[in-house]
Amino acid sequence: MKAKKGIYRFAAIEEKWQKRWRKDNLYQAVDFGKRANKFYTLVEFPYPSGEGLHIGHTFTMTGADIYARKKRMEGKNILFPMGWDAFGLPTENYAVRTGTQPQIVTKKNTDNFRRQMKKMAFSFDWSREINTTDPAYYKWTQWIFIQLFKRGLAYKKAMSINWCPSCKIGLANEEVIKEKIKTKSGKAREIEKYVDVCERCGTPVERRQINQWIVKITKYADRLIDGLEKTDFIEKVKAAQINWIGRSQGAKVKFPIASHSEFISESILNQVQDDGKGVVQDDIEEIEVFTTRPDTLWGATFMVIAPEHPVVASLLSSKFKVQSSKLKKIENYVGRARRKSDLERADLAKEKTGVFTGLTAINPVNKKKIPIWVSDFVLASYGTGAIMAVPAHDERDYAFAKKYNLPIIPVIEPLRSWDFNQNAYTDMEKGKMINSGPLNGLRPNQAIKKAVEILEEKKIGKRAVSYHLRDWIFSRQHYWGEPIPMVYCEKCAEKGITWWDTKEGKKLQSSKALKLKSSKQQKRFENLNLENLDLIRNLKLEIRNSSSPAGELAGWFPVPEKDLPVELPRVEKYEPTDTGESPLANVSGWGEVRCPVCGGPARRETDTMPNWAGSDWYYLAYVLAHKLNSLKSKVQSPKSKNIFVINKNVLDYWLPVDIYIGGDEHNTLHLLYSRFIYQFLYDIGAVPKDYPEPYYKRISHGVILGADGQRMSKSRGNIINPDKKWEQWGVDALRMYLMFIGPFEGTMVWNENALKGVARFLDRFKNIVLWSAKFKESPPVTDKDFLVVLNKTIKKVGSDLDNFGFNTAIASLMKLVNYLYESNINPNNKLITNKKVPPAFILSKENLERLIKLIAPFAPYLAEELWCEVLGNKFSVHQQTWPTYNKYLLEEKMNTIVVQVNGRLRAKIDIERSIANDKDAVILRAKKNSKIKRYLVGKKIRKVFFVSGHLINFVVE
RNA sequence: GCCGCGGUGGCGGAACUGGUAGACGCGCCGGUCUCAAAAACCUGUGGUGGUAACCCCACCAUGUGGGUUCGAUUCCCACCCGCGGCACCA
Repeated sequence: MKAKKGIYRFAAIEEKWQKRWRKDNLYQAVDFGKRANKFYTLVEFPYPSGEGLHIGHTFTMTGADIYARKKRMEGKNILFPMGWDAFGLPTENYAVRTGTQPQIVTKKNTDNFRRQMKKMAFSFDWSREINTTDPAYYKWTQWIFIQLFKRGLAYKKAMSINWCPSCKIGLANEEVIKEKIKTKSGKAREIEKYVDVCERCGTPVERRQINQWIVKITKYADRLIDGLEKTDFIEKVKAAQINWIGRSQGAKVKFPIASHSEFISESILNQVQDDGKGVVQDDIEEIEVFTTRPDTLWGATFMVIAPEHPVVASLLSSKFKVQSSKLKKIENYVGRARRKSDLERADLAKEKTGVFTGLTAINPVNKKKIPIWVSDFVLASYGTGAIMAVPAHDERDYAFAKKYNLPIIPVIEPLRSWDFNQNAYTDMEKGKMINSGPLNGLRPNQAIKKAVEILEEKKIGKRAVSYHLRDWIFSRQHYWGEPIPMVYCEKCAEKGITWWDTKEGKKLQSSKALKLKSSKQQKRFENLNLENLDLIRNLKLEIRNSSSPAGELAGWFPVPEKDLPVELPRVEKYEPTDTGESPLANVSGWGEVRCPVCGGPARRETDTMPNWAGSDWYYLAYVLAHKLNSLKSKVQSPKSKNIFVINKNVLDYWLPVDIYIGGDEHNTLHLLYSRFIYQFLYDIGAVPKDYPEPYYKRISHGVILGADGQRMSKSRGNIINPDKKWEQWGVDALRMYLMFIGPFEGTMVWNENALKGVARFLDRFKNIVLWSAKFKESPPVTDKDFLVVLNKTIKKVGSDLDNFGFNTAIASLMKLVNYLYESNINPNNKLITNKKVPPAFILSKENLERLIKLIAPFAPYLAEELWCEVLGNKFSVHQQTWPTYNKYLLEEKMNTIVVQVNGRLRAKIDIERSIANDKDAVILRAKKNSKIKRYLVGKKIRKVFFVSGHLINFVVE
């Protein structure tokens, strides 16, 4: 593609300066120095896809780059790094399709991305480039996982996951998309319905039970909320995180399981076991519920438990005496629920379904017997997996009660007349408690307090908090990810040997403790490899009953830290198997290892980590980047400390990240995960103690839509390729256009016409410098207003850049150029160009330099060319200091005072600055104004408002 | 339903803690240069109305309807629309 006409020859200068910048390593951050001077500017690192840099990347990074460049010119020690979040499905899919190793594809893609970023003149410190797929990098990703495990924050559990029957692969939640489908109901009416489908092939997903590693992020739920107070994140990001975590205050209440009562309607009565007792067996004697409204306890007329609730399992294993026909029904219902996708279960439009269990419970506050139902509208994963239903005051409970003819008892008296046969009354703040024994007459807010007091006093419940946030499913059955560094030993598992870092576990660290307390324990350790005694001490082993909560972890041990990283083996085939195992399970030899505890044969974990794992700590990796690589070759002794502790002083210097620029799509997942991991590292002393959060400030960047106003995508064909754009317009014009198109946080539509505008501007800017430079021997000529305009512009551009107001900063630069340009037009409207005639203005070298410095962050190539080649200055403009303004020069000689009459603008008058702040003088002058006279004549002035130096408003009758 | 953000000319967008609404750019109208076109450059450009016309003047305009205020795009109340996120969370 040919360059557009009328634009300076950018291609040549771009090439020239790029080479020079690379050679001089212009943008390296310096570890250490004055701490107040450091400034860590972080922009989210990309996934290096085969398509190359997306225009959205160039947009975000240009903003970040301009910001970093300006701060750097202000003398800050800027850390502005870049790297690659390179594990991921597209690369793996490409590998599956073509048989090319993902490592090779990644290399190719990152090379391309790097080339494009350098072309865009992003001032990254390339010496700190990192790549999450580099073994030297993921060694520490694995190390972090091991620390999580050692502190009891990782466990293994059978989880229901999404399974694509076509791709034969387990899908992460992010890999499942919602799709609207239309189905026909009985009356041939079309209903829209959402189903979960596989992101890649569109096949509806199924549910499968798979053993997964889970990370207990929920343990940090409170801190993830409360920690936000210390940060300077923009409001919407904080809100998104708080929302996602979803903390609710309430109470947990225990409902004993009993039998039927007078309370239950006729139809239900018939279904209930009639002996009325003896239904309770074994350990399950009560069902605990979580409620945010303990004040409505007296209105609980039935209970509903989730299909996954343990009581259901007990029922089905005939622990309770329930008719077998009923059991069958329950079994059917539960089976159906299990096969439903999350989305189907969550479909609000659908009618609620459920079955009666045949069991009753006792409402502990009023001793009434209430039936227990099973329904899939109750989620096993939230609260306790069981609810008390208060149909009078909850719409879901109400719908359920109506459908199954269950009693509805109001406990809050509505303020207006209300028909409980029609609707639930959910206006919970208003009204008075009724039918609620000791709570009667209270307002609901007081009643909540009182109810909790009663619960705690009678020991039937207590205050409790519940979260929407779920624990983090950490296993992926994919090839292209970090191997989870765990080993499973069947023999040890049989003996119930578990790694367990509890207080008891620590006792075992001493060799005395290893002499073991009982013969039972002695027996368990009998076959242990004594050579591993040290290791055992290190591992903090403990023997546990395999049916204890740690039972699922019996036999699972982390790979010894000295053996990290567990490298991803090179394989021929990347396809997953039908069994839902990772392709690593098929690599012969790789999975077979020695048990680090008993020395016997053991198996590696073959699942890999989710994408988020590598990006959890990448901002730390940049700080450590130089160390990361040097450790690669060294064999570490098992006693050596970890990289974080060794390099504490560098981390101390750079952390926290001063500003983190990223997309809203990461507000809940990446941002939350990485904050969690940071807080965890903080707890184990791996990162500095003075600030418990990784990022000080977070701002969101905007999105650029295609020219059609739609999200850019291959299928829509509206993708903008940055390579093509800079070939046409030049990098500087592209950069300025991207920043000029709209506010940095906004949603913008690609509009090629506007590119013309900034290209024109750059050309004019160049002309201004050329004209004056041509007459550098002559004394400078400017008018008296020029310095005012220049100083104003310096101030405006500076403050705009600090606030990411790139579009307005550019507007003010344009204004300045227009001002100079217009002054160079002679009376015949002829432009004085580089003829022999001097321009109206000849700017001094000093002022030309200030102009060029102002534009340097935006247009680094042109600025360098003008600085070095036109002005003949020393390389490089990007190492100059940011221009300052003289505040005394900002004020013009004359002030324009706005004169209003009754708040309406009637005139503007120019007044000397010396008296513009003098109310009486201004009034006098305004009254003299002929226009104003017209409005004041014959009127009585009641009041005069005066904004000093700016505005005057006469209020007349 | 809940949370967040937004609604300003033909278009993208400006407007500091309430104080000249429409900066800057695109587009468009007219002009300069040219054989012509492109490029470049200059002028004008929210709407309606008044005057033969210019200067000018008046009125109406920031999603809708109210309110507070000398004065509201900005603050308050109610609503409408759009975008993004979450969503049977007890």
